[in-house]
Amino acid sequence: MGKTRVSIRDVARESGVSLTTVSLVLNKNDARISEATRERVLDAIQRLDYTPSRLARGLPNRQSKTLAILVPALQHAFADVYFGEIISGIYEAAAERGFRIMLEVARRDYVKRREYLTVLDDCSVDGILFIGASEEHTWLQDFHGTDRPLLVVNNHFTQWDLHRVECDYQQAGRLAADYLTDMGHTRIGHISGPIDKVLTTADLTTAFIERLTERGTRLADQLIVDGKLHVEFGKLACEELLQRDPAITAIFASNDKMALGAYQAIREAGKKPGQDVSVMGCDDIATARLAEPGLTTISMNFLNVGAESCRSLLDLIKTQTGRSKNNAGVNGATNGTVPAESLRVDRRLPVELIERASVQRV
Amino acid sequence: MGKTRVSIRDVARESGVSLTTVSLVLNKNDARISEATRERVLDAIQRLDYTPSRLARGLPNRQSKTLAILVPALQHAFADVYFGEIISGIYEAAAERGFRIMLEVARRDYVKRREYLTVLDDCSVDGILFIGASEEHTWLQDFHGTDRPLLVVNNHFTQWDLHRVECDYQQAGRLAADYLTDMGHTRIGHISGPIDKVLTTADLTTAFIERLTERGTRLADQLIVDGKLHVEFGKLACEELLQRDPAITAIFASNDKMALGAYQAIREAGKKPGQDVSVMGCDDIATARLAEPGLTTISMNFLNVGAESCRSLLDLIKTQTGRSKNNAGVNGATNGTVPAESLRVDRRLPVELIERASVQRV
DNA sequence: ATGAAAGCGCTAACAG
DNA sequence: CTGTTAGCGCTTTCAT
Repeated sequence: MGKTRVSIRDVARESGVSLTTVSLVLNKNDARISEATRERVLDAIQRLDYTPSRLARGLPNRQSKTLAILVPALQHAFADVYFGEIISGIYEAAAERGFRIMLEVARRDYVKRREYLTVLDDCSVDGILFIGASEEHTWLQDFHGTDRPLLVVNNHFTQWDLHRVECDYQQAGRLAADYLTDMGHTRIGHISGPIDKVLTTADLTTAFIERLTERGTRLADQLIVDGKLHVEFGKLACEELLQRDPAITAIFASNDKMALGAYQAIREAGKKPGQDVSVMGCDDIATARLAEPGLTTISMNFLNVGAESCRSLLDLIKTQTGRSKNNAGVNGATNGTVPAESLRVDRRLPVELIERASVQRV
Repeated sequence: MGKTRVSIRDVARESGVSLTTVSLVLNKNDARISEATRERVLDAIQRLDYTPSRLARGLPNRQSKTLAILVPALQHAFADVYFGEIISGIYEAAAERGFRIMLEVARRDYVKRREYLTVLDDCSVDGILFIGASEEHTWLQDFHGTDRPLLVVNNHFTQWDLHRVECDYQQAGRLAADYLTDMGHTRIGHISGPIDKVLTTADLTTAFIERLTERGTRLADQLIVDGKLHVEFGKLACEELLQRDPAITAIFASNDKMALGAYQAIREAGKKPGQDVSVMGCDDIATARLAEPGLTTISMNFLNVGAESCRSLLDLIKTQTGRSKNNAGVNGATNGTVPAESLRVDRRLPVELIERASVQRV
């Protein structure tokens, strides 16, 4: 038992150089290190099987090389395909840059204690990615106008502008309207999300209706029902729709889960989804392809959304730490506000129509 | 910009005591701190809005107060209900004890680089919880016989004995056999999991068959089909079963997903699940309750499995760090093996029959 | 009951 | 190109 773990000091001794040198090659700031020394150090590292401590490494510049993924305290949050896919994307992009991922759930007392600030302050993480945000999360105002590195993934707000990366839901709405119109549908029902709470969903619905109007189809208010983004409620919503207008030929659901719920409702009404009633979804989750008939939908590429969100946040963090370094000595006093150079991340990612078998030409 | 973040030093000054004292009250080692001082310190902390750095805190004793959840690189791993539920349970138990959770995916090169050791060595995490293990993960032998804190959640191995916590799959098998028998079924089909790869699933199947035999029902080999734990394959397996013996009155699937797949197959065969053919599942995932008819199943309480796994690992870590401290000065040389006191965690958690509407009395 | 001092393992000025 | 040195913020003996 050689106790005391091998440290940078041992490597220095083993390779006959100083701590600094080892540290330098470790950090790839090797602009100045001679190739020979570099190799010698690398060799020693190998021989000693040395692993630099993340803790010690982070301490001097106060960064943990870790990001937090924050999700609301929904039941089974982690069991959700949507979250799952985004998380996978985040994980990948983070790993690419040597960052680790930490999980945090915004439970009631997590929010009350403002733990989302603590994790930042205690150097547990260098930034936060918030998935599943909605208008209800008013505590997010703690990030409004600050330079705290939080980025909202696939959502945005009316009141505060926070860093964000999201799918282009407006384009998605247009794509759906165009496609349905092109396929000859004019009698259409729409299963929306909770448009007052989730703004992306509002974008989708609005754009869908507008484009439909432009193309000469008016969507009656009563033919828009909230399906709460869930299968079960999607089914309910579809039943409602079918009852209000038994003659609709197509239904556009704001996500695939609700579209699949619609399948069920249509079947139970004794009709065939994708034949008697066309169905179009949005998201392109894995089951959309496996469903019978294959669900025509709009791919949001959530994996990519996660990855791009992560990259943006990482960039943000990098520029911020860079900036604060320069400022440190410069500003003496009255600089309490956010620096002018602080830019907001605000990206919209392209979406894509995926044509399968659930929409018939009429 | 008050730059330099408030540190323990500031708190000490503000409250007129020494660093040591502040540290002591922080760590609740306050056996010796007078109530008066304690309050004064706590007050200062409040006033200064002080948050101790996790990095600095961990450095001296090399612990991060963080656990890793490791999952295999399945597609959509994080989008899986099973994982999701366990993760939620882990999160809760970890939070209870002030631990954070880190996510790690065992991709090909993660394994090749033995990153699972690195995260431990570089003090990123104090322990690892591995979910979704199977016999194929041969690299787990790196943990066999060591005192590295890794615990296998809801799985075990033939070759290595690692710390583990799992549901009592044998009891589950017996419960299912008893129930089906009690309901009068003797012509039974079984959709198993990949029994050669996932041992828990083997336990389940074996116990099911044995108990069935004890109760006088022999399950023909040809009436056992592997459904790979997936909906789609479960459906396929059920079709197979229905073809091999159209007269079976009940089917027991090793998980709910496959049971739900069986529902589909039964329907497509023009029969009614839960009526013409009884179906029983295992796991009690959320959709089991929502299905039509409600699926009779065995609750494994995965949330609890996650939580208990986490607690066991945490205990393990605690006793280990405690022990290593004592040993540090004691053993001089020849002690290369695991200390005799090192106990294996090996727990089996109870399961429960959930009776709903999918099994008819015959 | 409290304080002084010595690290933990690394980074980053600043020298040379 | 490389070494010296001074921390980063906290824990932990060992004194008092």
